[in-house]
Amino acid sequence: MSTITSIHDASSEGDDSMEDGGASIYERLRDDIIHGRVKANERLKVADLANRMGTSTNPVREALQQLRGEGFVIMTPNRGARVRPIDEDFVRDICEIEVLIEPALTRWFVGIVTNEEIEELEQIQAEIEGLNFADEMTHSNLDLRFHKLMYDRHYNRHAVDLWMRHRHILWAISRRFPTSLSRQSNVLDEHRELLDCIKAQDADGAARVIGRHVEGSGRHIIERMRLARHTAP
Amino acid sequence: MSTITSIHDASSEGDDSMEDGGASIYERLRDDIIHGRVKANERLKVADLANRMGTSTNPVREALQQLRGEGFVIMTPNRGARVRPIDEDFVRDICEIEVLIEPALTRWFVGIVTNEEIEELEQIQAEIEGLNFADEMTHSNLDLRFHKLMYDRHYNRHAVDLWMRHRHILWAISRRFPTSLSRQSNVLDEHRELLDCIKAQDADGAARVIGRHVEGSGRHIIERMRLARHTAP
DNA sequence: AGTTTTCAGATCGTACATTATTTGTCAATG
DNA sequence: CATTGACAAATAATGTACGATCTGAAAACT
Repeated sequence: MSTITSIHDASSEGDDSMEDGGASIYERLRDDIIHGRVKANERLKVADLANRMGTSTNPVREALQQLRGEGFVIMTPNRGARVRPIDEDFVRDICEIEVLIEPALTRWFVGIVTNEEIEELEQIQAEIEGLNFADEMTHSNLDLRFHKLMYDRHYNRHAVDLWMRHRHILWAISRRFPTSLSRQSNVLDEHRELLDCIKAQDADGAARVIGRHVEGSGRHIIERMRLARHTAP
Repeated sequence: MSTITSIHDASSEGDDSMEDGGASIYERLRDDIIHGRVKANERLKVADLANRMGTSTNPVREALQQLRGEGFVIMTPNRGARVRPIDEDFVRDICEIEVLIEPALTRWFVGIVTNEEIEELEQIQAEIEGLNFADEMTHSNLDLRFHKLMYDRHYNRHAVDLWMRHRHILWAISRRFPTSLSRQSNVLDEHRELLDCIKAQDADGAARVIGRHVEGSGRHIIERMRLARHTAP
């Protein structure tokens, strides 16, 4: 019946109900879309999803509406919901926005940074270098902590929220692929360079570095996506 | 019962049901929030809203979820929805984002603009000058057409969508207040300056002008909001 | 072959049940 | 006598079930 290859199948559990895994319906749906487990433009039928999630239709409908508000699904009246394609263009688009926003956030951070924060940043950076990409998962967490520390105290909550949303999406996508060695060394270099600029109170320099950082990260993800698409269409 | 002063009251109509006015529940709610007809942080009870809208609770719930996705309401589990305050800070936040995004969009537009488009822009500008702020409504529409023409062909749909959303919010807010004379002349000047830069193929200049344009617009709205807040708290 | 009809499938709206939170009362205690 | 704590009732959010309405496409008909 369903065109979706059974993901989150309720039948995977021991007996019947229980164990929603703690993840909300919204999150499961969102992850399926971001991770590309549902095909682009695929139709999302509430009854189907309700079965798969082990609930009734109402929670699914509300989750879909929320996802529509965030732009992950496209809904047309009386015609249901379709998943917005998360393709290279999409990544390029949000990266381009980040290239504009993150330098601004960084610039402000340089102006208000304290010694304690610099120390903490250096400590995180040391952990990252010590780990040396041995575990993608913990590396991502450390990287997130690094940037989050810089942006968290910013007054523009709207911009920071936007950054967080974009960041989550990009992170989810990049989880599909391994990070190339050259990109790894670039990341380390850029972080070090950024720290130097912050310590030297060079706001423009820090903004430039972050700009390059984001652009490089985006370019890397897009290349990997293109590669994956051409090897396994 | 409700703390919301009856807006969209169903009893305002001739007899009983009919006439939802064409506006969806989502739009009505969204407008009430943006226009400040519901107080900041006000609690939104689904049963209340359902009564007011003349429908049952389910459509209201879905509208709220969509609004949450867009960031207009804040929902906490088992505790319902509250309206996000649309205050001066909020306006400042989205304006700051626009100050970053719009110059980038404009810069690209200068690179691909055709003679026909320049002509159309000049025609719109002529209409704007001819109208000279006699009617706020049609002025807003013309201004929207002016900027929309510049951004509509841009490849980064995500950025343009973001701009449109922000633009609608700002437009709805500024509708509450009259435009000051000094701001009016600034708007005309900036548009003229922008056209000159575009015709001269001066991308950097155009970006600078748009930056000033957005910043000035934001500053104007914020000042008006502050004023209104202090005169009628 | 092209148009109309019919019908299954899916969305949308309403009503109801369940569960969690808030509120209000009253007794026990310092 | 005031304050606090526990318990009960009300209030509101969350979830389930079902009927109404719309869409899309196959089947019947001219």
